[in-house]
Amino acid sequence: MPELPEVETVCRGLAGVLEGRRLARVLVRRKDLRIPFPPRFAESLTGRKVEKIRRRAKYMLLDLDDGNVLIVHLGMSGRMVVDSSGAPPAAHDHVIFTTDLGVEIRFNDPRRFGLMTLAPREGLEGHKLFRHLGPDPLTPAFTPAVLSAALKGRKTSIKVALLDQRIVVGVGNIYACESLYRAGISPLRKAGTIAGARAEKLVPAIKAVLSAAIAAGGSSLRDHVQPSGELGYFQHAWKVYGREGESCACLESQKVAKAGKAPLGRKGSSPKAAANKGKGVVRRITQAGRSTFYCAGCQT
DNA sequence: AACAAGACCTGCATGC
DNA sequence: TGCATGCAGGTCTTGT
Repeated sequence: MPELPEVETVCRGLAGVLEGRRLARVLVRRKDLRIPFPPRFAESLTGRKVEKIRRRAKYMLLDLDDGNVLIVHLGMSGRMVVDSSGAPPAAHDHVIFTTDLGVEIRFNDPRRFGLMTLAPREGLEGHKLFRHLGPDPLTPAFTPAVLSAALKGRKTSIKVALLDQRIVVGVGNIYACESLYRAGISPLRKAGTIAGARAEKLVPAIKAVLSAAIAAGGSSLRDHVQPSGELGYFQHAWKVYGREGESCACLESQKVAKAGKAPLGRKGSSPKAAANKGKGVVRRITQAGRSTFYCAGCQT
């Protein structure tokens, strides 16, 4: 489920039920998530008050009243489900928190790529999970100059580079595709060529796509992303992701432009037209083992 | 150093 | 119906 907008949405949803609350009970039902739990994890958390919920990259950070931070990553399939009904645990409910008001927050993660651990708030930026991370795209620290400096000399594709959390955090497979589409940049382009005008387009495109997704409550695929159970609806705003074979908006505008000029009728298709065949249709390719969706007509 | 490929794990849709 | 295959929102490790 989670790229930056989904994690942000989950943080905001959980703030209402967790901030200022004490954890009355913590139950670990399955210990083998991506990394081992620290020793006495449940005991350390029990009785602690959650002061604040923050996000760093795709991690959720719960500041506790003992100076520690509960770090949560949702992996590919993780969810935080709020339940006040006392229903029995579902399959893949690996950790269940119960607040002092009796509300349950269940960490559910079928694939178990997620993780949960504890670390001191002091010096958190130097933690193994965080020290290599690049700038958060929604902060002023993420500028075209910063991005092009990070990409300088890199021969990998811009799509693959955007997924590299050392370059910029929070952008996953969906929003990398959507950002490149919005910026009119081909996912195949070498990362090192993103500078100047291209960086000036890409950085605002990333910020705009992520902000719009947050405003929509994230994208819901198979799961609902909000702890309230509400669905995010940004998936309806995707322009290329998951749209292989569909025509891009640029196709219509091309036709309109052509109709306006309408040169003397020329039969058959010119070599140029043949080369352009299918260019206004969304393609799917594989890069670094992941699907990339783009329009070869308007992304160069 | 930078990069590609493989690994981790489960569920679901598809096609035979 | 059953079975095999491929695919899915992310990172981490290994080997070149």
